[in-house]
Amino acid sequence: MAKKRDENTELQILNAAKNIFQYKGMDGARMQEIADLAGINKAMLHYYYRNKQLLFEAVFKQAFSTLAPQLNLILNNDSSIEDKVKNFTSNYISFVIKHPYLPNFIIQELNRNPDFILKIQENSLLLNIDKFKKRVLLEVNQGILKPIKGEQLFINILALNIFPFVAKPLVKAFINENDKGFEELMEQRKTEVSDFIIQAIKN
Amino acid sequence: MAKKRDENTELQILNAAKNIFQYKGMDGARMQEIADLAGINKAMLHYYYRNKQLLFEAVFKQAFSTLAPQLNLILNNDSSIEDKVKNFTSNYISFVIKHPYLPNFIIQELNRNPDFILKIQENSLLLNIDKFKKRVLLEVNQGILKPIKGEQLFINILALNIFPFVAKPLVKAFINENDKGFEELMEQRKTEVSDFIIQAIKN
DNA sequence: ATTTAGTTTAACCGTTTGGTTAACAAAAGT
DNA sequence: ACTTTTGTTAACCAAACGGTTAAACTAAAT
Repeated sequence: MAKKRDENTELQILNAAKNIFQYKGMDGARMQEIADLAGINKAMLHYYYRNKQLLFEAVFKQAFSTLAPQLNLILNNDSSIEDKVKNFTSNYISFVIKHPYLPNFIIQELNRNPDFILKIQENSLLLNIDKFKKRVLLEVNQGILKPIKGEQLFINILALNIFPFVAKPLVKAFINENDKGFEELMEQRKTEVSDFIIQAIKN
Repeated sequence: MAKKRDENTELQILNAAKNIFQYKGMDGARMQEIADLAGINKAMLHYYYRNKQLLFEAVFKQAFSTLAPQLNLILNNDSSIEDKVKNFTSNYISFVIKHPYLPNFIIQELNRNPDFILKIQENSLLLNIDKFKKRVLLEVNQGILKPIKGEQLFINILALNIFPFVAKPLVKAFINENDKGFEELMEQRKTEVSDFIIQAIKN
């Protein structure tokens, strides 16, 4: 069991690295731990990815490419703002339940090293808000929406959807709920949040 | 040049530790780095705080006690929901500009070790949402507010205020602004966010 | 059958890390 | 005056860490 243009090992490594890095972060992760989880020798990590930094970047890029399509649900389709909000909100919450560590991981590591965002943007995953801003301006002028800047609305949408998951331990402490209670609360938010936003902006 | 009933050294250590830990997190911080910043020998860290973990906990507790009064602006005063929202929003944004790493630090480390919240709650810093919930229910019944659960409203208020700072690098990448542009946007939010919330909930 | 090239491993290496120790210096206590 | 206690330092230590090496192994090409 050894030789054959083996993309399998490389993928096993990336998967193990994804688990460890997303759970413990760059600084908290240990190469040995990743190797153990992948069930291979530590030297293989370096054989395929040279060093910890590059392995980490591979994980980070993949994580970001998983998240990006979710955000493009708001930014780059042609529906109305109301539809964008409804669509994104219900979608995103389902998404996070599938990938619990992902939003936190991205935010945490982006704070540790803000330059990563540049490497991402080079890599053709451009996240551009212009189209969204034009649509907001249009609907404001048409009287559909109350006056609001596109940037602020976009930040608000992200905040209401992403924050509760990023700050989960804090929220749980306040709400005084167990995991099940927290998830029920999040389930409610699939409609609650979009109603909240739409009430805030619609004329 | 050595001896004198010195509470000064202990405080210098805590201050240096605060800077390093809040900026780099538990895993990323180095004891030597903290000692260097405090301008003392590394052994002193252990003399006063025994080990890294305890030094970290001292920093974390202090950080949390700095944040808690801000949150009590919503939870434990007798004003109307509208006043709570206006008050907290303008206050909090000024607060974060003074303590840029603080919210991020707390959220990040609480995710790394959710049990910290227990140590905090033992320590008499109870953060209880009950009073807030009662007030929301009251104003809903009086017809001042649209129907909304206290928990959800509280999460929304936190989210809209805290998120943009926690996700600063991400937001900056979207908005395509430099630091100055970001701060202007946050300055706008002092009123923008409370208007947004009030429009969403008021009858 | 032998070479060749890619894959995998055990052992190793230098450095960094959190933590300890022993000696020392200045107050405080007697 | 002396002893004891407290604060401080330089030197040290074992363990953990990221990374390397050289050799073994495997399957395909010649």
